[in-house]
Amino acid sequence: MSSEEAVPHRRRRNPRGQGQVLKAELVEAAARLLATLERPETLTLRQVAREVGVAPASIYGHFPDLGALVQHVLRLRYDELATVMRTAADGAEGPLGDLVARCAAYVHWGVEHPGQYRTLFGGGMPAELVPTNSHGAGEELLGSVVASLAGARQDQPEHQDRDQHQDRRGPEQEWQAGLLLWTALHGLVALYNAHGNMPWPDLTDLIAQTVALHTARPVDEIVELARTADRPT
Amino acid sequence: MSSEEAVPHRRRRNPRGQGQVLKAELVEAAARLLATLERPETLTLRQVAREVGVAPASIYGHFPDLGALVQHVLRLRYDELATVMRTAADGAEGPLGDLVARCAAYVHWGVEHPGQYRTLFGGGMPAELVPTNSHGAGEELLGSVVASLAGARQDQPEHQDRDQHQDRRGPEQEWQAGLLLWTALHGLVALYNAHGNMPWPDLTDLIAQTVALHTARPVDEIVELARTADRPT
DNA sequence: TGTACATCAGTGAACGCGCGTTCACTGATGTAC
DNA sequence: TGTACATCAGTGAACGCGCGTTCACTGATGTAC
Repeated sequence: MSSEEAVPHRRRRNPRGQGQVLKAELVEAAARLLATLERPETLTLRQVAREVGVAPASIYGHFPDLGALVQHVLRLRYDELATVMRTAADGAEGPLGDLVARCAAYVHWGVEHPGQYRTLFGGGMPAELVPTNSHGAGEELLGSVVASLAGARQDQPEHQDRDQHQDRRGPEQEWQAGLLLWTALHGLVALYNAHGNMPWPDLTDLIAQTVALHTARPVDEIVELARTADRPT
Repeated sequence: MSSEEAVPHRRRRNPRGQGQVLKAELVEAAARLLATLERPETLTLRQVAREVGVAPASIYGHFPDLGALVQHVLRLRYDELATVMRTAADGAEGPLGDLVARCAAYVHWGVEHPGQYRTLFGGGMPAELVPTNSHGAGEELLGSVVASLAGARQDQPEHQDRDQHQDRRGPEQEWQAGLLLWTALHGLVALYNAHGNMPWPDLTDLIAQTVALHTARPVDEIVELARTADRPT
């Protein structure tokens, strides 16, 4: 018990054709560490090696450097987030339900994975090596929010009235509206994660409020949609 | 020219009673570095010492560690932000003008001082030693936004209509509304700073849009207020 | 007026640490003949 | 069937670096007698 404490994992070398097994383990370990660490941007190549139970040099066989490994992990996490949002929207009713479900899924994922969220969208990773990826990622995601918001807006009852006003919406306005909604959601997640010690109102309420503001709908309607989105039956 | 390149600053020891001179220089240098560095959270004690042109050990005479120095700087920067917002509000007309001016000042300060903004509100500083400060700071600032938003809402023309609805606003609703506005502004600054390479719409428009959404006012009115707030005459 | 002493404001060298990266290597497993 | 060889999957030691922190020190300036 005293001499074995220094040997955390006791890994056994993989058999011949199984080189990619370690690669998978590295990705898994890096993901776990990014999720766990209080400050994920301080992740270290040697930390990953230790977590897997392997020599630091062994990583170079699979990734040119830590940045490449992190980039790989972030791509996976981003795809996961996109899938979560899509799945949530699939189970929703109507364009407004689609929007609420997407937004709720986004925020909940963000607060449940603070480390990964920060790494993806916090802009804090090594020397902006990563953001090339996460930026493209963000645009994809932004596109889905823009589309969903535009759909929900078009569907709203007072739409006929609006037509007579001057605010006919072109794609540029739609894009800007979606961008604004995304920034609001991002701010919510970021501050919630950064100041978790503060007393926070119910998160689902805040999401509903936000969507209500951005769709000019009554809050109550949205709250109801958000609650059903939270517990899908 | 060849031997002097290694000696950056050529500092001269302060005279007897002037010990606090170095302290001021340290604060100034740390502020400059936090503003300048691409990733301010990687600021180092030795970097500050180099910037001032002093031995690393000399810092310990004035601050117990880097955390204390950074905390000091952040307190100053936060006070600066609060002052900027207050001053902007002083020059504005009416409760709505007050709100627009505050929000615009907040966002503009944030995008003009990305490093310091991140350090203050990004939640990325050394081991959460700082946030005790920046959290209290955030609450103060939040309070001013809550108050200003509540004032602007009370002032709005349709207020009488609203009175008859169920959404009479208690202080808790006001606090939540202010919090939501703050998260929106924070998200705007954070994403703008993180993805400056993206094509962004005009920032003043975005601010105006945001305030318009949160006050249920027509955008045009707010845009006008925001433009006059931008160039105070 | 002279001198011993105290204090102030920092210095400079050293320490141990964790880091990224390199390099020659090892030892098991498959393949050719 | 036996054996030489190639390849695969990773090891282990070493490197130079920048870091935070410590410690005894230095040298100018003020103060007491």
